[in-house]
Amino acid sequence: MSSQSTLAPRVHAAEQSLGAAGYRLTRPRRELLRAIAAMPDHFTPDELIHAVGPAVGRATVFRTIRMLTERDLLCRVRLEDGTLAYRWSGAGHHHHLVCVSCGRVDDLQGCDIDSDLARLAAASGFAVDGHWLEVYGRCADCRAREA
Amino acid sequence: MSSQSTLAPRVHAAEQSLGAAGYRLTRPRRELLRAIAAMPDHFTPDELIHAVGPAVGRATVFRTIRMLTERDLLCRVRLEDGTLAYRWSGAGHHHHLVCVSCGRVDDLQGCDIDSDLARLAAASGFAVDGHWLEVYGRCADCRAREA
DNA sequence: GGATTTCTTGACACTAGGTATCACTAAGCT
DNA sequence: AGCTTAGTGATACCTAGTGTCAAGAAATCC
Repeated sequence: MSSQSTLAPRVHAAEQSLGAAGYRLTRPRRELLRAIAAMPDHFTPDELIHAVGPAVGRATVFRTIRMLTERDLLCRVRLEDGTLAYRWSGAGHHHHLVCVSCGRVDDLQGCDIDSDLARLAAASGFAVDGHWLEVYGRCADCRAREA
Repeated sequence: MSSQSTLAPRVHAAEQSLGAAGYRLTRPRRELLRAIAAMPDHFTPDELIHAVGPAVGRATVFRTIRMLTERDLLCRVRLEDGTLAYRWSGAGHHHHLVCVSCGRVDDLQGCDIDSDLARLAAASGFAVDGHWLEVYGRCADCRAREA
């Protein structure tokens, strides 16, 4: 009777993925996946806690976020003020464009700075393992609105 | 009688800078600058609190770190585990190379990704304001030691 | 279908990192 | 030396997140 998979193909896919990996599909996990799917784009743990309400304990929300992040179903976004938010993760390594005006987040497509970084780091004798990059700016809508 | 400016030209410069900007040179601020200068390279607020001991209150340590960061005398380093550390800041915008093995931090010289970012972001309609980049890897010493 | 096993949960206490309040202190000016 | 105001420290508080553990519920086995 509920909205099944009408609004949430990602929820279904995530449940499949977790089930296949040996995780139990518990009521709190299902509710959290639904709540995440209903979030605007990215969310903080606190927002998710309020979204699911008292039906799911606080610790479980954090545990589930961590688990989903480790399984690459979610990715972290570091907002400009330093707080951590989460959003559905498409693929592997990628970066984010964060609009400082409306908060919207887009994936940054086509970034390939690894080779540049490796070259620059070599000047200091470093071998690069990884990097963390977030880009802040203003999205097309906000620029149009403010112009 | 104390070690005056023998070990700490940066301390002296920082005191000048603060004084010129209208900040009072209080005992806690002097002690904190000395303690920071005696830190290995980068430090967490907690390490600094312990370094100065009970002579300076916890709130004052955080306030002073924030003030020095706003004045660009310190810069933030986001370590791989997400914790924030601080170190003397040389110039304006720059990035860090963090050794994941020994924790050492170097400034990344010559990074100029702004134009690349601006071009990539434009594909999503974003105008880039700024970015945050930290690079993780292993320094020459650690690689030599582990080889 | 029912018992079993093991994963998961929720409540709670706790930690780390940082901020707000506010009476009191002391820097710097004159 | 006295005044004014910035700065301090104690304390309480806050956010974000983790560790513990008894109780509950998936999935499996029979």
